[in-house]
Amino acid sequence: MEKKVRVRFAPSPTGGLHMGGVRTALFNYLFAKKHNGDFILRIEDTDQTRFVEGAEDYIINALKWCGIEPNEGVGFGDGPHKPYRQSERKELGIYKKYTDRLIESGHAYYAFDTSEELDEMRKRLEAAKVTAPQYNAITRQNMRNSLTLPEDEVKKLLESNAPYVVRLKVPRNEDIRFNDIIRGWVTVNSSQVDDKVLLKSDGMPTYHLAHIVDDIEMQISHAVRGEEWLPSAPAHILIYRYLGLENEMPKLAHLPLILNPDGNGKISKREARFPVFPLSWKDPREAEPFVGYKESGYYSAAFINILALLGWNPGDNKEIMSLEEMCSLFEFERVSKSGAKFDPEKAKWFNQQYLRHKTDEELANEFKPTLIAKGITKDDNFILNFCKLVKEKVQFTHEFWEQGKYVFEAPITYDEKVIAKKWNDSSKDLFAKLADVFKGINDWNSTTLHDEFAKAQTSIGKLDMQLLRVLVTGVGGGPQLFDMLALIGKENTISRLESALAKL
RNA sequence: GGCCCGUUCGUCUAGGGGUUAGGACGCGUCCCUUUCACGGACGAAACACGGGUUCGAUUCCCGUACGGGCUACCA
Repeated sequence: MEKKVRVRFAPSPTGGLHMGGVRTALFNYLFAKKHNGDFILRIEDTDQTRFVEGAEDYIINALKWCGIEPNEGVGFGDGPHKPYRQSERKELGIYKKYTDRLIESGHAYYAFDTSEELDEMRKRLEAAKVTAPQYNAITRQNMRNSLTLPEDEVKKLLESNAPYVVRLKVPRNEDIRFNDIIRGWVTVNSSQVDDKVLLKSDGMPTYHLAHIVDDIEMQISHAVRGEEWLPSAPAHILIYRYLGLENEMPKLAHLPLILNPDGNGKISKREARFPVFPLSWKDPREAEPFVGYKESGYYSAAFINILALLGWNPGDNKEIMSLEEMCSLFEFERVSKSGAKFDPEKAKWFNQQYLRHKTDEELANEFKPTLIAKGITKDDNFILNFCKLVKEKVQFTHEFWEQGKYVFEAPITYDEKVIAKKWNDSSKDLFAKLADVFKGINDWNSTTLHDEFAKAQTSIGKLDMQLLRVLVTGVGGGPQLFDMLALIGKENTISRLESALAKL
């Protein structure tokens, strides 16, 4: 019988969770939901030197905003495998137990080398033109460890509390094969794997050991993580094997990376000209915060949708999908192997799609706070009509203002290009006459305006519509003109027209 | 440098031994429109290269090139 699907997202609290991390969490979530499994949040805080205040809360809040909430783990309620913070698990002696097992079976050993000694070794190897300097089956013979030191000296060192690490004893030359769900069979020779540190001198486990112990104890069925972990996977296989747990180890799935749009490499928060964090992130060590997707006006559903299609697709041409749809459609077989360059333009388009699916009421409610903040009071119906008119021009709610502020405020400047092109000697006279026509309109609505304008064309002469638009709104583009004028109102329209004519 | 992974329009991707190589973003043209959009139609645009295997390869295999990842007592 197949194991129950249990997956985990296991970030380290070393900073804000960026979009690559969110996507990893998302794929875990989708896979879990697809198979009625569990999705767990585990905090991998084994590096005390890199701990960043606020990072853990950020991770939790980001997952909440995205709507991909773990059903077990830090910030989401304890489950049967608590605690879910590795620093706390360490206090319970969980990891020590496993390293002891490894040492007893001869698959791990104590190493007493100082960082200076390690540096020296690397320099020595580099000088000798060794292509990959590493602590391994060969070099360990010249280092200070329980394999080279006499037994009683090791004992003495241990008893005297001399600092030590525990390293994995990786065989010199042995092919390690594993089947990745996304990539298929991968083979690496153990000569390429170094004797990984399992237990650090501060007593903390490294990622390599800790995630294995926890995945086993938490009964994780699939380890889904970024491609950057692929090179260390062979070492992980070895650890499972030496623990006698190879048959119980989770299946591995290494996700392709999200790459920079231009240039190359992983997305870097500093160089990106688009948001890289779901929520704004203020690193306590830095002066400036990074603006998030949320604060940039993205809907979380759109954000998640964008991320899902970076490296995965449902196989038909469907692009706009709810989280629920994605859950039912998701499978690793349809995850691509190659990295995906992020396209900020398409991301905006996604948000626009979601915006268009909103009702006018919803949009009006989203836009209202902007008006309130500007001290503008308009009744709900007016705002609703405004949104109805302007929505086809915007990709984000905050663009309503930029795109349509002239509905609320009279223009100060007039589009110079349009004026230069279309304003001529007779314009002033023509539009003054049009203003008179407008004054005579009692039923001020779009249809009437359209009809009266058409009539005016024959009685007054050729009137340029775009010019009229510029005179009233200041800009050359915008929603349907007569709808706009109807919204702006008779008095405002006429007074704006007249003040424009006075200025030009 | 070494090791690992990858490579279909500019980008995200579908496809897969015989296809006019499909869709989406972006771009362009046209239609609608007395303005501006939306919308619609159309268009330009890709199988990295070289060898095999095969009747036939973009698809399978091998090289090369290119890209990415890793190369810590970081995850």
